[in-house]
Amino acid sequence: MPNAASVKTPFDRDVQFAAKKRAVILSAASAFRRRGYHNTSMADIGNALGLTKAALYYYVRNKEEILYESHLMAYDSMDEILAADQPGAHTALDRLEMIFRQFVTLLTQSGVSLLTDVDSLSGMWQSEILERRNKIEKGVIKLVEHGQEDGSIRSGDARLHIFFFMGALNWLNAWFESDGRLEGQDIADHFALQLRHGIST
Amino acid sequence: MPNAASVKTPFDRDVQFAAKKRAVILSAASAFRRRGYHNTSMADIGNALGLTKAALYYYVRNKEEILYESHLMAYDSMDEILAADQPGAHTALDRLEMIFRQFVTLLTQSGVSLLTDVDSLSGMWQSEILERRNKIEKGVIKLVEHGQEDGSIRSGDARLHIFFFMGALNWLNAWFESDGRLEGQDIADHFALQLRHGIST
DNA sequence: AAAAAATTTGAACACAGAGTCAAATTATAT
DNA sequence: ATATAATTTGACTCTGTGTTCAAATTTTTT
Repeated sequence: MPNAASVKTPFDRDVQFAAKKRAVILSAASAFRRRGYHNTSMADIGNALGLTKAALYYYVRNKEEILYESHLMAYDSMDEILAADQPGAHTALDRLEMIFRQFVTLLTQSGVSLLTDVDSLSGMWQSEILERRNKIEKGVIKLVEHGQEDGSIRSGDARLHIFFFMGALNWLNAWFESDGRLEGQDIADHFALQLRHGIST
Repeated sequence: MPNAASVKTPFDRDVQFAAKKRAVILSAASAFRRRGYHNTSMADIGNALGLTKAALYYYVRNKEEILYESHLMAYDSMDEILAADQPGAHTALDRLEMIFRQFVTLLTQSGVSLLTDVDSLSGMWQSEILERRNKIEKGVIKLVEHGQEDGSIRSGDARLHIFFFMGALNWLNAWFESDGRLEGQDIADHFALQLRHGIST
């Protein structure tokens, strides 16, 4: 049995550290989304949190790690959404709609950002991120193919079906919140409608 | 009447200069599209044309001007496409489909690239580019509204209708030509189908 | 062939911004 | 209170890359 003394504080510490690190990543990701990775300096990222750029290096190895973790955060969330999907009573189209609704909600309501600047990652990091993105695309494509089998989704190149909606998803970053008139929910609704009309039989 | 002597050579010169400058912009734009603005150095741009980075400054004031002109080139082409559209026998939906077909062709066949890195432009240049983009969006949105009046396009927020397809257009940059299996024409067809199904009545 | 104009270059400069680190500050434990 | 550990900082270095420019090279003109 673990003795209480060794658990109480050090564990707290780690949690606090992780929470602060997460705050750094999220704040930075938001700046990256708005201004771009290279137009955001470490000083900018620090200032947004009331810190010096030097302080950031207590939480993070380098700037690239921040970009890497930003990507990870988004793909982790998307993985969760995909993992929650179950082949139950619904058609594949219904499931797909639900998934994309959640994607839109994720990107408009939570602070999570879907970034495009993957070329600024080097070597192993870039390939890992590309793999993650690929994995998600593959999952969604598979669902489209199921839909074409169960008759809920019209035929056609499944990749093209999906790339189209992925585009819309990424494009969210460029204009959402620059147009205050629209709420995340409205966009999710529109997205769902477009999906249904666009690829249902 | 213009005397022949003052016209023959100097004019030729200007044309050649303009052609070379255009080649610089186009080549750079292609690199920007693939690797991103900040991941492309002046040396890269020069080398792609068999030049030194210093030589570029004979054609261009600075790197930012290249980005600026890259944007302009795309928006000029899109303006032309929009200007060629005439309210004739076709429904607004038909005309919209035609326009987006041409947009896709422009971005996949000609060397023209639609770039996203507008935050790297400063001051007047950035606002001019944003205006140009806005103007194009406005034109397309107007056409959507016509379509809603002539009954060819279903009701709903016209801006949302369009932003959706603009997203797909921009997303082309991210994956087209990384997937050699698809031709520009296939994509245009798919795009058109998606548009019809997505927003027609 | 010589002169003039156009084009390209190598070498240097300028500077923003990433990264480092010993020391200062703040929080926690004894 | 004191000691220890955690966090933050100021000041510094270092590197990549955009930019400049006088000189070299190439092209065009006479």
